[in-house]
Amino acid sequence: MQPKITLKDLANLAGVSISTVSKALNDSPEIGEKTRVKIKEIAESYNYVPNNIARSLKSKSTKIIGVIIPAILLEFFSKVLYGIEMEATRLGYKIVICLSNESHQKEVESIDTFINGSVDGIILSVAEETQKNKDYSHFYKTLKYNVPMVMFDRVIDEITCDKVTVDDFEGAFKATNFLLEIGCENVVFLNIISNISVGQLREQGYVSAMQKSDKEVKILTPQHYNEIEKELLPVFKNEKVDAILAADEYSAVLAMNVARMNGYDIPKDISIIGFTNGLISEHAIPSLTVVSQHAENIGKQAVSSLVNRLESETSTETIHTVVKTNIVERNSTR
Amino acid sequence: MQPKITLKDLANLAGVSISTVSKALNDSPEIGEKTRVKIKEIAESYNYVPNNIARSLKSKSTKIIGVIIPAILLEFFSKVLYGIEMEATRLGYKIVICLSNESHQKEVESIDTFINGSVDGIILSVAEETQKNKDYSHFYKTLKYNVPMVMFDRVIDEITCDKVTVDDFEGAFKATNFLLEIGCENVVFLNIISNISVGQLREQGYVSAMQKSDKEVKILTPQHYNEIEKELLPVFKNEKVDAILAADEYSAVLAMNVARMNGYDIPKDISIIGFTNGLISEHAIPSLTVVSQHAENIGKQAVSSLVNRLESETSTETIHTVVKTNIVERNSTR
DNA sequence: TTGAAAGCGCTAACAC
DNA sequence: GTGTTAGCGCTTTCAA
Repeated sequence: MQPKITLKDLANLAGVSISTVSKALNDSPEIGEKTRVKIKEIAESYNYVPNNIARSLKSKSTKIIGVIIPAILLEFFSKVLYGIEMEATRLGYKIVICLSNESHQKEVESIDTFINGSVDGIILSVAEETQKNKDYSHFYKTLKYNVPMVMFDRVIDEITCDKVTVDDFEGAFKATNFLLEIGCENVVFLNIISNISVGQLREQGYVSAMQKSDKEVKILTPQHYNEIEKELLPVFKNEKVDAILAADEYSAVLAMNVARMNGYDIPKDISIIGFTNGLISEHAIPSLTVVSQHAENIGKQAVSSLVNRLESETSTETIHTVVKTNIVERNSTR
Repeated sequence: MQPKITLKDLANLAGVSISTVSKALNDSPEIGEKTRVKIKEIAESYNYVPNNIARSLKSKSTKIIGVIIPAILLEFFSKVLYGIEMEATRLGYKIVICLSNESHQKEVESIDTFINGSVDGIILSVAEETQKNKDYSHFYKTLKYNVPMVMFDRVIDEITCDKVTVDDFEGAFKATNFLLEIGCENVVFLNIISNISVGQLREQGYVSAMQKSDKEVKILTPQHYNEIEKELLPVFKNEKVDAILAADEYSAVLAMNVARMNGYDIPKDISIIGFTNGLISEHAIPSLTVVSQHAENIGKQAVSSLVNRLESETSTETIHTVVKTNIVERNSTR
């Protein structure tokens, strides 16, 4: 692999000094018209490209944002990523992505590879394992190193940094009210993600709405998708239930299936709402009414918070941006 | 943002020279036991992290792979990305991602930001617009700059670089044969992606299988999803058709809907196969039989080809890896 | 065993 | 208008 051409090479070729070349290429007014043109021609003909690494070393800024997401196969995260990439590009930044795959260890390693100068700042959503074991030392390290960090969706209260979340509490609250208002009496909350912050907030929103209307709370917390049927069966058999609010979209679709297999007609006998407005919801039959979190917006907000901090001189208070949800009404609710 | 601690700072603190610190931290045998321990302690207590940019400048290698994908919201690409990230991590590389969003311009810009030393090599799938306008100058530039590049899925024959593709021809050939073998007589090929290489290869595979069995070829090439119904209607009304092979999964699901609305029972009256084994296929009703491309494998292969080239001294012939497809049988075929 | 010095490619203050 | 020089943080050869 032949070495790339450098400023020095160009200087030799043009018979001038390195700094003259540098200035000429950067359109410095110090340099004379003909010299500049000549140098630019030479650079062009030799396919000169400035070395970005050297520039970063000099400028102490990389114009790169490090992103750590727990799982790219979850559509929600790829949508957020889309928003992040769009906004980063708009603001002149590139993104580097690491996947934690919900593992604490991988999250720690990703942080380590980011805080050595390779990125100007970090955007991340906390891995499930980290939310369970509550070992936040890598985040404290990031703060200590003064690397700006923005957490989105799955955030940690005790870490002081900018945050972008969905109003999960309010989303669940609104969805529960929606169900009550269309006449449902017995709303069950199916929480497949009771382990993570997001799931807990949704649960609280549900509980709050139910209690406000003096309804009885009924929560199921299966630990895995394959436990959903087992948990739901006794409810369908022995209790009256006319609505299910599920903490994600996939469990909502599974709940629809179980309901149907037990003779329920959707939405006549039972109404179902899920969280996350993804492909599955759209293409399920019947199509699923969901609480949309506006994943792209979350990504954009996160970038915008981070870049704000990067480019403002003074270090201001941390900001917690809350993105509002809304209900996308489809055919799984009356 | 307080400046990070450097080797120089540590040298001052320890009262030794910079190079001693460097060697001590890198466990050089040149350095004495006690000095090394002392220096490491100081480094530890001051939270020293070596600056990766400076290292890259010195070593001329970043251990970063640049990835350009046309669209992250297409599940296929996020699966490939998953494979890329896994394999890259395993081999000690990070990935930087740019999205071309199918735009030629953005693809060119992404290439530009990569070939300035920020990455060791590039993995990409060509944007639709580039495949249409056939302007490949940015790829030639990459070759000229000796930046190793691997193209996957959507590749360009005339560019000499490593490639990883799915055997699209064979996939369509096998799927068509599958339909013929279960007794279908009139198989229609619905090609929503006739603009891109992948779509053309699938079409050829279909044609080849049909001709081999002396069946009449019937191809539809809608330019957008919203034209599918219009294109299919006359076929359903006026011709006999008992099978549809669609070039992606979404058009297959739409075709199922149109078929059903026209009184066809699936799979009794008509069998349908799509390409891409994604969420939609799995959750469609009936679930969709598909040709799976093993997206993750494609990603892994691409990384492995690239790293091979990066780490081997000699520059060998370019390699075109072909990942085999297989048919995932579900309920949309008899 | 430790240190001095050069250099990776670039920028910019300062001199000429 | 052009060149000299120092320096970003690190590694590494060579000298002490």
